[in-house]
Amino acid sequence: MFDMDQELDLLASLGDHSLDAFRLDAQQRSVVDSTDRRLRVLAGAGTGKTTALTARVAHLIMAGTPAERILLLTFTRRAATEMVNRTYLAVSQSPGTRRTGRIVGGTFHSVAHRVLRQHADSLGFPAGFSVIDPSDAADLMDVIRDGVAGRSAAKRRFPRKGLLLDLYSRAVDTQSPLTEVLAKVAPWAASDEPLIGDICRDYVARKRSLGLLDFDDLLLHWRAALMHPRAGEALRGDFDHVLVDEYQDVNALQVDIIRHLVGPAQQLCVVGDDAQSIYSFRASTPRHILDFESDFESAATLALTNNYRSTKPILDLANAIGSEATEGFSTVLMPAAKNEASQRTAVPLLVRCRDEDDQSNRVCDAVLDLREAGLSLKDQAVLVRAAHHSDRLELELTRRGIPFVKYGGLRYLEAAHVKDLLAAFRLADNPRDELAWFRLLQRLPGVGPAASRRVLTCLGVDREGEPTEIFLRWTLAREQLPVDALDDADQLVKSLQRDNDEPLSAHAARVAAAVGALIISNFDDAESRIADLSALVDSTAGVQRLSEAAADVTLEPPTSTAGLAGQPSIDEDWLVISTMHSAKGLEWEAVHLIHAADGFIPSDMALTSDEGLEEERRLVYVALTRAKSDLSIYFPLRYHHQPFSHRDKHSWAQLSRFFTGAAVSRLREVPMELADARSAVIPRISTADSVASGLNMLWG
DNA sequence: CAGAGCCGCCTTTTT
DNA sequence: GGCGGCTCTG
Repeated sequence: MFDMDQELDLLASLGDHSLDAFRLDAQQRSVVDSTDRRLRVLAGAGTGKTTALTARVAHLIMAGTPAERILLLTFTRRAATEMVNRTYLAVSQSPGTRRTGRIVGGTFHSVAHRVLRQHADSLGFPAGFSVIDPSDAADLMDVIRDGVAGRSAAKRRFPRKGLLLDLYSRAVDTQSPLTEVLAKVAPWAASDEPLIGDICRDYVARKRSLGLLDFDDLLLHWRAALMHPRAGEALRGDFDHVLVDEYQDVNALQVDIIRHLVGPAQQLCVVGDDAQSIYSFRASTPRHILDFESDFESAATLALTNNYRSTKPILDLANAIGSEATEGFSTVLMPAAKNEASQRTAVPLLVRCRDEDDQSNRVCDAVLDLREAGLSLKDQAVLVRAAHHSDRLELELTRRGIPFVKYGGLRYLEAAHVKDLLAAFRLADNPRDELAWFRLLQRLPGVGPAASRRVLTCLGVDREGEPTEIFLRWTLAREQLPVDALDDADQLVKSLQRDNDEPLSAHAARVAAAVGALIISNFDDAESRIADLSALVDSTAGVQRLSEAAADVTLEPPTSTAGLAGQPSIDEDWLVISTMHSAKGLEWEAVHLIHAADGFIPSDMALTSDEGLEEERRLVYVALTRAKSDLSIYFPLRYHHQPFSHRDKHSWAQLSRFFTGAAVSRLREVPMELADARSAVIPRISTADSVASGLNMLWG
């Protein structure tokens, strides 16, 4: 979620931004003006979808709709913030518009979370419920798997926790029976369906008795509230307008929520592009945007077709790759007449590289060359299929002192110390949270899974009665711990209980101090980790409960991590490295797409099905259409099997299958540089032995 | 001999 | 960071 008032003050001083400032074309204007009660906008890449949606919201407010009666559902917090800011910019510049409340905006999950917190009492929730992330959910699955399938699972191939969670989640998100999901995702396990069904049932029951909600639960409970005759009426009554961005990435459950969110009194407007549907692993499918008119009665459709972003050669390449898709890609991207960028006609490059190191060098060279030519680092991005694909490049960027910021990858929430503090925040509000206990107890010296389990049994986390009684049982439970662990353990448990009249921020700091003590004894690099903890403590400003702060971070972790070349400060310039997924909705003057080798793009993990391959194609399409004027595709010819060692085992790569003859003919090939002054080709060798033997002479 | 802890292996995308 | 397999320890 975000705070609009702050932004408003910040932005109010900037230039003329009435609706005219959006400079809408005729198609965009009709999106703004449409009074259709169910409206679908099909908007190709770079056609000003965000502009049109933002202008529509601004228009609604200027026409008298109170801002707080508008719900804007987006795919990321970043997108929501950007649109809300732009809306307010326009509205605040419009004379005579009464300042009203705040637009309600965010992701499906964060809005659901907000609704559930607000109405926890009425909906029968414990007020301090825990929101668990998929890795916690998988751990819970693992416990249940042991309980239900136990010995029989050990003897044969039985789905592991990750797959079990995937099966469960997919059934929920697609609203289809387990049998179907199983047949599609893991046919080899079909005969175990009864057992897997039991595990799913147990999983649901266990979450309930422990006061845990997973990501799917947030949506399920929001929908259940909406489907209730009276509660639903009340919740719908909060809004006059519902707008949904990136509609190609919704799943069946989300469509269902929207269906129950809009009654006769609400207007609905969805925007998206089926050619950019790239989240099928989260159970989305382009079918929902394609079927909008049959899902919603008397729906109308508008299209945005003028591309304002990219030059013609870039669009030609994207169109060439899209045209070979087995379905979809019905619209061909055309540069808009008034597109200034289209005056430039630099042809996209295909840069053949010897190997990964050569690729890193060439990207750095190109980035710096473009910078000399007038593009700042911020005008450029390096896109990768998987977050770790930029590892080698990051080293070279650091070596050359080029600052960068990385988008995508889940590293922040995977960091042990972050998880530890979030677990403690959850526990402070919800002592039933067995997963949080289990995690924190094992940070204690000499304590592993077995001792933790004994403590949990004594605590009786799922016993009937008041949750706070669990803390009363601590004096008994602590007996299960080794003596060395008792001090830290007592300290932790004491910190979890909030003192009378203690301000929330003080409590948060106390919890962080107790967790910090555990971090210091568990990690060498405790210093930087402790710094993260105080940042998390700061994030409790403005919430009512620690579990709420933990949930906010879990649902909306920081989108970027600063690079090794130093924390770029706000006025500095930096290069963006992003996964192709996280690049959706963004644009840069120059885009460098690296690792365009088959197996990387498309990812060989995606090749188990035809749909998987087609989604990879859409992903490439998304990546290419991010570029405004300069686009380079890098293809390393040779991959070393152990890139961080000196060994020379390698294999030869093939150019990504998406770059077929037709596509390559749209590219200017940059030949491999066999040798030059900067990077002469020498065989990969180990100099360690000769150095060592040379030095040995010195020791006599 | 149960259980903690360590070493070496691998790692798609994210609400 | 997680996992399987191994070793060390009480």
